[in-house]
Amino acid sequence: MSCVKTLKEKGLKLTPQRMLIVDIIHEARGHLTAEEIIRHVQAKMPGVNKSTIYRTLDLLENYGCVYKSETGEGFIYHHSEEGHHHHLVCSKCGRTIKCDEDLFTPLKDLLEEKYNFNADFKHIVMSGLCEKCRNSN
Amino acid sequence: MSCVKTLKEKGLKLTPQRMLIVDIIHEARGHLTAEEIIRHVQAKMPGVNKSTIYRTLDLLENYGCVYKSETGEGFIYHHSEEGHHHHLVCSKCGRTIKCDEDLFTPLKDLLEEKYNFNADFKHIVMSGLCEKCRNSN
DNA sequence: ATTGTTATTGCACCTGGTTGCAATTATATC
DNA sequence: GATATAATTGCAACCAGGTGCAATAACAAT
Repeated sequence: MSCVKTLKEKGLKLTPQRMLIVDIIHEARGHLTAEEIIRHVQAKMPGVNKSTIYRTLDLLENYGCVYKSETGEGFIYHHSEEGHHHHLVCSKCGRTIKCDEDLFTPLKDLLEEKYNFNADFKHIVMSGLCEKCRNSN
Repeated sequence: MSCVKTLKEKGLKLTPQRMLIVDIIHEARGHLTAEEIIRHVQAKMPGVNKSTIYRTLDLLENYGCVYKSETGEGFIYHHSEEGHHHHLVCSKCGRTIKCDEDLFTPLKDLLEEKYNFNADFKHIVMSGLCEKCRNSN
């Protein structure tokens, strides 16, 4: 549970709300939507305000404990121990596919080379059609 | 002004609000944020409701008259006559760089091949650091 | 255990974007 | 030009996410 250690080292307070949020993200393998996190938190600790939750998530992201990605309709979060990877999200059925990070490096290099642009390729979410959905039309 | 023709063909009504919005997008070379469009519309026609504007933009997008992309903080729109291309947006200075569509085709092919995923590579907005900003830290 | 300091919480309110619905208006037909 | 009808508007309310601020609570020092 390195998150707690990180928070402590930075002189941040280990409040019950914060610990609970860290726990939830830690226990979930894979990613959680903001909505899911809010639901889980409030199930265990009814009074917690959503702004507390959003602030905690931002904080954890800033200290590298979680990764935050946007899907086009909201945000998803996953524990940094899951490692860097991207997601392919089917716009029809909503299915998500984990996708290897390396696939994006040639493009990253190309953008460097052609535009001198240092593209931020952490946690990309690509939408499109998955195998099943493209065959069923 | 093919937009108007398209709307007419589909049996849609050419209301003054709609015409104004079409005009504004047509006259702007390059892209406009939702905010800019709302400001321009309401400058020329004060009463127009934002929901009318958003609905018209969605409509125009559905009929292929404009492209809508999300930047991570809101949406941008551009006339389809500008053609397909992507944008590189500097997360520091906000500068946007037009970027050729072809750069993404190898990645698209790779996602097809490895994951059977038909990625939707219309109008991508990539964030990162532009040349100037990466040199000035 | 009490106190002081400072981070954190909850609250109330704001933002951009979206939606259901009743009132309005563009167009087709006469 | 008047009328019918279906699309469109404006409204009011809603949603996710974010923010300023006063009240609260975690931790450190005594």
